[in-house]
Amino acid sequence: MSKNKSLRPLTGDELDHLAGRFKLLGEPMRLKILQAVCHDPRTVNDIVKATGSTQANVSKHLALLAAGGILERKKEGQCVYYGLKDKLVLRLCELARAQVSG
Amino acid sequence: MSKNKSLRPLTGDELDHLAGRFKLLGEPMRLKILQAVCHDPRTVNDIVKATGSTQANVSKHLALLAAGGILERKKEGQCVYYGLKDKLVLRLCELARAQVSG
DNA sequence: TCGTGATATGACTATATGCTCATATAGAAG
DNA sequence: CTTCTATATGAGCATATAGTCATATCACGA
Repeated sequence: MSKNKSLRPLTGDELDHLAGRFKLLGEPMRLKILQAVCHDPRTVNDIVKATGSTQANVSKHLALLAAGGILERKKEGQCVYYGLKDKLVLRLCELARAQVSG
Repeated sequence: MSKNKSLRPLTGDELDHLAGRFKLLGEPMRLKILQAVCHDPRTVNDIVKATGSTQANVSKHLALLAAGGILERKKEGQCVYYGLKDKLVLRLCELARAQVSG
């Protein structure tokens, strides 16, 4: 069934949902964040350092990624760990990189 | 190698490029267009009818998708056919739909 | 309780972009 | 040449959103 190389008709809602998922991955800073957490969950501060962005900005992107079901939020003491919720995202990135552009 | 479930460090340019690719797919109207052309190449007018959008709007989205290497432009007489350049896009959509949200 | 470190959030700005309307270009038919 | 069809494109508007700055919240330790 996943052999069927065509987009079966999707409802408007399904299109919105799918587009929303892609839109989440359509920002370099968010991909950078995914890179930072792809091995193990990291604290916000770690991610801030890894990305070189500001705490506020990272926090907002993390909230979006978590709301979109891509990251998982786990509070531990006064730290918050964000980790990949669904490793399939990494497959998506690999696939997207494999396209055309080389 | 594609078993390696991690994002190997990507340069800023690579991140931009990858994000750009996802951003192209992050619009419902563009996904709708991909649906319209996923079997065979279609003329702009066909796509306009299939999507229910305006000719100008569709034409611009088509230009973006073609510039991004997702669609292929082929002029034939006074008609222009747009078709999938890389069927992997469909795999991407399948994968993205398979995630979390079910 | 007070202070400190970690995270989240609201206000704001700047920019990007989806959409529309009008118009331009191109080719075919008369 | 004129007209009609097909496609592309520029101007302008409206909205979304990434980023910053300041501040709020929350957990912990002294």
